[in-house]
Amino acid sequence: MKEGPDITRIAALIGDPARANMLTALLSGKALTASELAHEAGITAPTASGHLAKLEEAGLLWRRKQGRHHYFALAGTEVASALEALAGLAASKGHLRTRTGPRDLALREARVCYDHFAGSAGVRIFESLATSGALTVDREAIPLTPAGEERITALGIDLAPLKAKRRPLCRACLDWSERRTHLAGALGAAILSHATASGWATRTKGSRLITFSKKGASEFESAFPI
Amino acid sequence: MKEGPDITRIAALIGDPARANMLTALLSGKALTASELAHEAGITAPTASGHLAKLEEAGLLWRRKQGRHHYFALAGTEVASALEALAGLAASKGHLRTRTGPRDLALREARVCYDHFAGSAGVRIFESLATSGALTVDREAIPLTPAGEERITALGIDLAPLKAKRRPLCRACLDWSERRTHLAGALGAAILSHATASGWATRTKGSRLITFSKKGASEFESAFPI
DNA sequence: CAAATGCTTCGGCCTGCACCAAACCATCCC
DNA sequence: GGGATGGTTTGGTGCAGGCCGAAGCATTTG
Repeated sequence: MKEGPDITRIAALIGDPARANMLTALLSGKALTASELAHEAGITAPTASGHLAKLEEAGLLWRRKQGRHHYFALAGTEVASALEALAGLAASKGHLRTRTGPRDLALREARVCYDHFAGSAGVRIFESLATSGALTVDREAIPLTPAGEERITALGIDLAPLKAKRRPLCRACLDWSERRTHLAGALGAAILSHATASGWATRTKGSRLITFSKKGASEFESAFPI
Repeated sequence: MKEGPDITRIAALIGDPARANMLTALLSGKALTASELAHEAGITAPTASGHLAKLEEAGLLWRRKQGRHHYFALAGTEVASALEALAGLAASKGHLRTRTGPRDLALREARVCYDHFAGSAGVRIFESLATSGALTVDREAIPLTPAGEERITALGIDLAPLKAKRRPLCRACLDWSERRTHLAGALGAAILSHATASGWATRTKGSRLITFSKKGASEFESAFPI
């Protein structure tokens, strides 16, 4: 009757509206405090506290006490990708009442999916690399070609430390607002940090939103032409 | 508050023990009848009927009426991989009381993960191909090398139609009983059907179990040496 | 020290939902 | 046709779990 891993436990945990809202908020990759999460989920602090304790105990969340604040974040990329998988499924089986993406138009354009670019900016990066032959697109398996390596290096991103990581260099991630593929994996994360480090764009504190500066936008566009 | 796809709905659906058991049973890829699923979940027929209706309405299940039987199957590979993602997460965050794999020893050895080999047989295939250089293992991205193509063709599997599919040829799938990688994707499925077609092994009706014949086992082992 | 802030624990209310038994359709077989 | 088998619908019961207010700790600030 109950063979295998306890998929029920985890799914039930995610299956509560309040908890799902918190987890979705944490998909931004930022660590949020308990009260921020309570506000995000539209519940009172005591209720939130209970939920967070359960999520932590199940190993989905990671908690750091700092002064009188408790910061929470997703426990790992594994958790994030399981959530994205569910979101993708929900979007594809999408019910009538399901909104197709973020209500905020700015969020549709450039935002963060865990730790890499999503939204139309994320899709643009992927398309640009794919059409120019920098990636061999084979659905899920998308190794970087030599030409691609050269191009990334030219942007000023050092590939060596990325390759050394256990994390896959390139991973395809399906976006639910655009319903198209964008670039995840170590390289996706590196491009995002490159964009913020070089002043192309800034991340809005406490949100998944990314805003491009005027100059940054044009540099971004020339770096990833379509 | 509720932006994005309705992840809650789907997760809550999976988060019920009875429904989770049914879905897990269907991960075998076989279509099962309503009463078989009721038995599998340990509930009465009326209760099962209600659950199945919900799952179908949410687009997770696919129903085919045939005579007086109603056959159910997972609605697509998307659903299957979301389930496997959850199972993987559950296994890694594995709780004390979670059994690490199927109670049935035979099931640990050779069984089906949606439509390809899993268990130790599945792991063996993957290891054999990987160590001989037939696959370039790069975590998730695992393209087949020319040497690998040759070797698969020698087994009597025609690669051309597989490459034509939209489905990725090779995909790495993490197994929860072995906690190791095995081969999914179109090639994984092709190897499984090759094994049954050539009489190496037979699938037990209504189960995820695969039994090798004596002769089949030795042929399998020589085809995939370690 | 007292006051304020952030979070957790406790106790009690209440809704939602899984569950079954009995009755009701549909299909096949004799 | 009647009887058997497989599924679904309906009605009613009961429990799990989400929710909040009030009270209790911990930490920082004045």
